[in-house]
Amino acid sequence: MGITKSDKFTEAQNRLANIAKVLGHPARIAIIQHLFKIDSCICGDLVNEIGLAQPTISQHLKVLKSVGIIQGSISGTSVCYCIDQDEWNNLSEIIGQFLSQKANTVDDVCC
Amino acid sequence: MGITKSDKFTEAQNRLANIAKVLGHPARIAIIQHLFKIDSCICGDLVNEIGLAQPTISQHLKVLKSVGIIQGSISGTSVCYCIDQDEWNNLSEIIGQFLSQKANTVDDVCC
DNA sequence: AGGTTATATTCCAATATTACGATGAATAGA
DNA sequence: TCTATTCATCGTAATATTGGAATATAACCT
Repeated sequence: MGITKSDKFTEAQNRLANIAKVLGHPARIAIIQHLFKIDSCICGDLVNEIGLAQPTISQHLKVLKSVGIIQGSISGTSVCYCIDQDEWNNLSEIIGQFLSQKANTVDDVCC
Repeated sequence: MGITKSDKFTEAQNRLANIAKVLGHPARIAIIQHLFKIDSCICGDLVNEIGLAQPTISQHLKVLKSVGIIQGSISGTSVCYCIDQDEWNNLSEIIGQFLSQKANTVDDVCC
């Protein structure tokens, strides 16, 4: 595996795929849901909440940060994570537009 | 890597992540977009349309079929693929609901 | 400074994914 | 039947992802 031939696709296609890829892990879904649930931001409670080791959570947080979904702010020894609502709306728009596609099927030709 | 600890997450979380994962490759995004664009179904024109080898496309189609996004029907020596609009609406609903989450932030506590 | 706590990084094993050549199965047409 | 066409599957190389142990880093407190 491995090499995705990104150069064969458009910027938009790569971007969309990348966002989807980041969402493509249950731990990251769980982290996002938890951050939404707790209005206050969270730190390493996530490690307790989700049943994975601290380095693993840290890595998932990094991935989420890489597409801008979450933000972290340091407060003392702990880091407070939360959803970046603006960025979330942004991504939501991109994905939503993709999802709202409809077949302009006059008649189904075969399926 | 490798083992995703699916048992640590809910059914819904795993399902959502799985859908996202399937969408997490530009080739599959491109395939979906092309199938939407051409109202009539498509066969191995996809191989020409997208610049990847036939086995590779075939593999991506299989992944897309695995979550029910597309259907294929045989006509002669060629196979006709198209979006399963019902299933698409279904997935769209699931993802859309996830995306529409809002922070119930009264005040931002830290970020 | 020394100790504690919280988080990030590094490293590695296990596994998954991507891409494609080679091969196989099915069908249409000569 | 023979051949060409179309697609799926197998096998394999290259690469990516996950998970966690070990370790580093940073901030706080005494």
